[in-house]
Amino acid sequence: MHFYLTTPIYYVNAEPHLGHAYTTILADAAARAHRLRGDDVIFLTGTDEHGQKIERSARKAGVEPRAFVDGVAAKFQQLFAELSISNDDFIRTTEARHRLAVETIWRTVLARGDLYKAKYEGWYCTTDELYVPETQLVDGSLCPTCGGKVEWLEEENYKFRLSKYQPALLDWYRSHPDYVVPQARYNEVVAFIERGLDDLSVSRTSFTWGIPVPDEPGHVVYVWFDALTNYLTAVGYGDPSPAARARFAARWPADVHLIGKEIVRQHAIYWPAFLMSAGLPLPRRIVSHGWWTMDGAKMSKSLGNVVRPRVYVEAYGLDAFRYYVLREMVLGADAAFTDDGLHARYTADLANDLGNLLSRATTMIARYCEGAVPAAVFRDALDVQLEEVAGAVIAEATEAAANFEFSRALTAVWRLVNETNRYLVSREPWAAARHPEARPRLEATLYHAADVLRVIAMLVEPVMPAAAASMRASLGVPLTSWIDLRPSTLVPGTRVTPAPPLFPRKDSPVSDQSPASPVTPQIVTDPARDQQTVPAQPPAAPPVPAAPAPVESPAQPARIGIDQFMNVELRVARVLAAERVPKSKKLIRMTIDVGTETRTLVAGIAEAYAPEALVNRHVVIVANLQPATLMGIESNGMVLAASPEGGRPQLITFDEPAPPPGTRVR
RNA sequence: CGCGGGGUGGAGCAGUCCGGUAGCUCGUUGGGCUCAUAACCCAAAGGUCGCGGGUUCAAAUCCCGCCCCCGCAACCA
Repeated sequence: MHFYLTTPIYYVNAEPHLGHAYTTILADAAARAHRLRGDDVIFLTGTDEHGQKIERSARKAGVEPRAFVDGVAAKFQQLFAELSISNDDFIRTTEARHRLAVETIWRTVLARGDLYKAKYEGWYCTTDELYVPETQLVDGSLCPTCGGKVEWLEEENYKFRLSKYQPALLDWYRSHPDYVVPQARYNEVVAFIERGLDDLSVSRTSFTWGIPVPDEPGHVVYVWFDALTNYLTAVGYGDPSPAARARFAARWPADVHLIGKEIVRQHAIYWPAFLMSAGLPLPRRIVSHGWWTMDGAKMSKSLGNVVRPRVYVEAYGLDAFRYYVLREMVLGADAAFTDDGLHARYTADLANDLGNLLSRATTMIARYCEGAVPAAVFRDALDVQLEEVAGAVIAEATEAAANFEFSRALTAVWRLVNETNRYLVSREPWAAARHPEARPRLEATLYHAADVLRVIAMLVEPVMPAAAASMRASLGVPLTSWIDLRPSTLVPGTRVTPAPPLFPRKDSPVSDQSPASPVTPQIVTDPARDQQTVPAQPPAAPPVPAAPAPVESPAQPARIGIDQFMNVELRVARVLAAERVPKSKKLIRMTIDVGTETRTLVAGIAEAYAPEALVNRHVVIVANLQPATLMGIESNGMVLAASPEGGRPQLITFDEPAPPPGTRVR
């Protein structure tokens, strides 16, 4: 069976982090599982490289967009190599083959009458590359999604008749209740369609870093229309050669688009509509996973809590990292990534349960059976039970793995690990070894222990390929398919070698924030650094050793002249009234007396001061600051406070009696 | 009424769609074993499944209402 699986293509404006790593590892494990089931798998991942944001980042970094995206794409490829990702193709939207595909689908959709030109004006968020309806603006000028400033843009672009496909999409969803998993996401999609769909703007004239609209100078294809098409490109769409046409016919539609829950709408609504318009079959299923949280916060680079996979891979090994993320996150739900959690899973599941089981079993076979798997002649209820558990676990784990439910799959496998440890204790082969008459029992016990370990090695193969290989090496068995994976098929006489600890115990948890791995967030998020990286590698490149992040010395702070300082007008002010700004976490609105006048000002000190405690206090303010609007309130000035990193601000205070309001501070 | 997630033994979670003896991991206590990475195995203690109402023979699960926590968003001028 064909199985065509995709990850999202990753936007190259950011350093790859845990989120990218997770999605790709999940897809990789599923791809490996399907290969073991005998499927003919195409596993696609890649990078999304167009758009105004990238154009701007490149400019900011002082390089051409092309060089910029080459650098970041290479980082993704390097990370995936380090994570043993077995993708069959790595697509970049800046490749010629993709341009061809986008042009082809564009022309097809145009011929279908689903594209029309319209003058468009409105507030545009360059961060999200979206027009924001006026009603959704925050404070009149900020994007509700990212908080960035929006700009007023007028342009004539092409729009796609998304509204036309509303009925067809609804029909599709009603007849495909399992189309989007988990269910909650499916419900969201249907609700969104029912609310009504607006036509979608699909070209831009405000920038040039994109695929040109065919026969329409000045227009480039809008980022989602461009990006989503990658799933077609990779299987030959747009390539007129007979071979490519045949390939496309055989490979499309995709079996699964694996995505994160933040891009469900694009994949579950826009994309099917584009495909319907182009007369192409829809992908078979959309699987959406949840988010990793760190201390309860969604991981994001702006919060500085991005987990760098590399730190953990180096500390625990790649297999343990893959095991942890796949075991910990229930498909579709959010999960917390914690140092303690990873360490606990490593110690309990990998070192104690599995690794130790392999050690004890192989050691006994070496010691009591001269390193050859004995035959199982003796047989009682315990053997039957172990076989039954093994059979049930094989069924559940292989099915769950094929459905991306690795948490469930691994839970099942560990049922078998635990069952085997129990089996050994019940059978006490070490005691049997002291009694020649118990020999048949001992042999049967060690046979089954080795046999079940073989099964376990096969079942963890998609998740932990290296550990599985090392288990097989120790047990002397080859890699086989899942199709005929059955208990008690190990051949007696197979040579077994005592295994060194598969997962050596570690003393204490490793942290991404630990001193051993200095973190300089500015550097990580600085796009300028992204272009000074290794050249792009071909997709199938062998793993590259991790390169330590270069550490830049902090720039010497420039000194300023006294004149410059005097430009800042610091004055004493007395607080007349203070109150919390409703719905805000940090803001206090206060009325202050600055000597010559009273004014309103907003200060971000609510976490440290109660409004009542501020009244009549004397504070230092910057008096000549431009007004700013915060949560809809105009603030005239800024209260000075010491602001420790991560701590609570502390106001500057005066000796009693405090100087009168209006006094200049310098 | 901004959007979203959640409240299940000490901790972290599954189970909730498709009602039917409340489960897993870790931790705690006691015991067993000595093959094994001081690992493994057994047993015990520990839960009003956030609260209130409703439906039902039966509710963690379905319906209604409420409370609380967290994230996103807004914010440190």
